Amino acid sequence: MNDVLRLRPGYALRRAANAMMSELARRLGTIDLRIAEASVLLLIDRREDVTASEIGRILDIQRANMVPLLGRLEAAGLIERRPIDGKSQAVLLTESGRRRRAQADAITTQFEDDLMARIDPAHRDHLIPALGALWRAD
Amino acid sequence: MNDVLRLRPGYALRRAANAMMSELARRLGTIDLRIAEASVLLLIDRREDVTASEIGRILDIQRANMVPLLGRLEAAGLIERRPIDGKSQAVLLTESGRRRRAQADAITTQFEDDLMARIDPAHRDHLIPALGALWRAD
DNA sequence: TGATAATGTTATTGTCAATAACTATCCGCA
DNA sequence: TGCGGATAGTTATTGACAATAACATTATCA
Repeated sequence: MNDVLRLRPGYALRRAANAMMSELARRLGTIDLRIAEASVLLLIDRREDVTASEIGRILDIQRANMVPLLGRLEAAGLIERRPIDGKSQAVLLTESGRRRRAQADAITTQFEDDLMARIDPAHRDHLIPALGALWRAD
Repeated sequence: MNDVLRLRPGYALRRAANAMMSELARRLGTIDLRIAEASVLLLIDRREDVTASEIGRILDIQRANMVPLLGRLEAAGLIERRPIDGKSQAVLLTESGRRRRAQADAITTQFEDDLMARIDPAHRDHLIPALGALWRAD
């Protein structure tokens, strides 16, 4: 590979994220979940009365993009919506959603163990702090 | 932010890459380049007779997706194509392409300096090796 | 020479993300 | 209490990057 790009942190970050996403998408595909869907399921476990907007704020997903996402989860019978007031609605897991969430949890946990195992122990513990600084700095 | 996701390396990687890409896209937008376009320009500098397929292999861009990408660069007058034989074509920078490449180089270099500056020095030097292990392990 | 591989292309699809515009509802405060 | 501004949910559209399948043409090499 060309040195012009190999050593650039931005490029390395992009490539690593792409490789990670495509492998994670493959694994989550076995339980019929997209990555964004799985992150919603993982988030709303044991939280009662989380609204769609709130999920979006936490995961940085635009309100507008939550609509089809939650629509798919609801169509798959994984979540239910219950009106809180005239304006907001709670999103909660169905029984089937809880089972699926457990599967997604197992898959992602295993996946991330596999990820970390590929990194030299000398570098391993620095990854999350370094990424955190990039992510939360704006 | 919720601990369920904050500490997951896959999620942190995805979020960091998203934040990075959106800021980089903004900066490259000032010289009318997309990220993928800039990486092509950065790659083909001073390489004569690189074919489209070869660029795609190095950058992991499908042959099919190189077509519109190079088409845009050519329409913008940044590259030229010259037939090597009946089947392959060399991609080379025009004079205007060389100037644009220099701008892109300056922007990305500055950008990545800014990125690295945000990371605690204790973690900084571990980022590229760690990302490299994730990217090149498949 | 003749099968096989490689190149460039068209067309289509998928995933995630961003923006604008709209309706309806809630909430704080004068 | 009523009003204005903020908030929730929605529709529709767009953009960037990536993946797949199919095809015609040309090169390669056994």
